[in-house]
Amino acid sequence: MPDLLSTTNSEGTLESPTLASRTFESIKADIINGELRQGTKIVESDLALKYGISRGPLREAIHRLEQIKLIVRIPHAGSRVITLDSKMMQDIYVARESLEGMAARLAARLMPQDEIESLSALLDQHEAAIDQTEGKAYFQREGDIDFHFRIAMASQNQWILENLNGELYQLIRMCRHQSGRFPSRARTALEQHRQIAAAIAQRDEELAEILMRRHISGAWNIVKKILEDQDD
Amino acid sequence: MPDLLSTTNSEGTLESPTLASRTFESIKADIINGELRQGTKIVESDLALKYGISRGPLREAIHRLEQIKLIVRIPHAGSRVITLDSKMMQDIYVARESLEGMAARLAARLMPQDEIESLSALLDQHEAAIDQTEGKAYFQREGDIDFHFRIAMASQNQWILENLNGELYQLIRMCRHQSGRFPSRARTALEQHRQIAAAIAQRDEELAEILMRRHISGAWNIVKKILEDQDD
DNA sequence: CACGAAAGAATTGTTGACAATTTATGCCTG
DNA sequence: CAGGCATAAATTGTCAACAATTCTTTCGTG
Repeated sequence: MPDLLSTTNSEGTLESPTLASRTFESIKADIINGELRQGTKIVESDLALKYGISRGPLREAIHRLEQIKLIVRIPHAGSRVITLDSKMMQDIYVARESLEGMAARLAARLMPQDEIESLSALLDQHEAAIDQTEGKAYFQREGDIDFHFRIAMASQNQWILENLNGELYQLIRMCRHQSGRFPSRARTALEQHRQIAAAIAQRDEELAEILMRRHISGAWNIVKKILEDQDD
Repeated sequence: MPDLLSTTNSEGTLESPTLASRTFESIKADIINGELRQGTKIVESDLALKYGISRGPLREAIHRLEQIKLIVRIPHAGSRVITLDSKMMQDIYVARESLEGMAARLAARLMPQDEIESLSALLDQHEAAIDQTEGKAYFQREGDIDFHFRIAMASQNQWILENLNGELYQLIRMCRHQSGRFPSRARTALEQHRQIAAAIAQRDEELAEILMRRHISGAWNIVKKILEDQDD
């Protein structure tokens, strides 16, 4: 999953051109992988010290994190790491269902032939990976995101692409990462991915959208159950 | 169209609690109504002087404007007011079609009975307003947004609501405001609004979504034609 | 005359200090 | 002893100066 705004310095390491954006990435990672736990109070001076920078760029990073909804901020009162609840995740999955459904429709209309073939090849890779790692959930997840990212790209709709990548996928990653183990849905997911890819290859916009929506709606039903079980 | 984040001071005037957010609102308005024209270079020190504040809060305002895509910023190089082109507007209308279609579906499922009646009353008002003002486009537009806002509210989906209000509607407002006169589509729009409201009242999710998508897709076709004519 | 390099100007990024606001503490009063 | 008010501490918001980067202009050279 290529990052859309980043530069590469001479050593080949990824590096943003500004302190604020580097810090933004750091904190984002810390939140998603749970190092900064949900509901944690964000104290600017503390974090500035921790990351070894001044409060100025840190504030910018916080504002950007607020925009992608990883942080909630109340004027004069401070900010906290978001706490994911079932309602919020539902809202996110529903929005994603809508946008990715449209993305699949557009992909069926616009995706170049060679990219369609490349997409099919990607799914072959995934199948091989599933056979080998059998249960190693991490790669499955990244593979899943990879597939959805390609569809979003193929839609050629900048707004949809940015919102899926910038906001929705991040929150879903965070939810997955912090909700313990998921049942291995890899095989059924792969099957559905294949059907979607087939619909795109046949330029069947209607079917591509319907299948994508079902796929995501199905994923939500699984996640929902897990979240409900957790509350007990 | 109630503003979602604002406080009211003792004099009853609307006022944000922080300099940055007030400035954000000011600049946003200036961009949308064209006082700050498309492509204008934003120079922080100049604007800070103009608004009588320091560069700190101004920078925060700029960052927020960048997030809602009213400003484009390049690190170390500066920022400009966005320039709307046909492709971008298409992306926005397509995204809106997707999200508002879903919102209409959810509204058909979730909207309380009394709000449905209130929605119908709103449309009566609009009809009366159209008869009276006959061509005064401004009120039609605000009425239009009013209707769509209520649907978005009724969806009870926070993510969809925030993105429609915070970003998409703003850009559409800006496009409308700066693309000269539009042909009066008020009557056909009202008719379509009525059909959507009826579908919601009958709890027909499928129909509500389809009608909303057609409605927005139709609006885009009009706007598209106008934008194309402008380029000549 | 065109092209490129180097110095200067303009602009953004960053810092630390100060002001305003909120939250916490403790005292007083009923 | 409970509740509320005043004071103190902590935290966020704002400011102005400094550093780093980019854009512009000018000069030299082919």
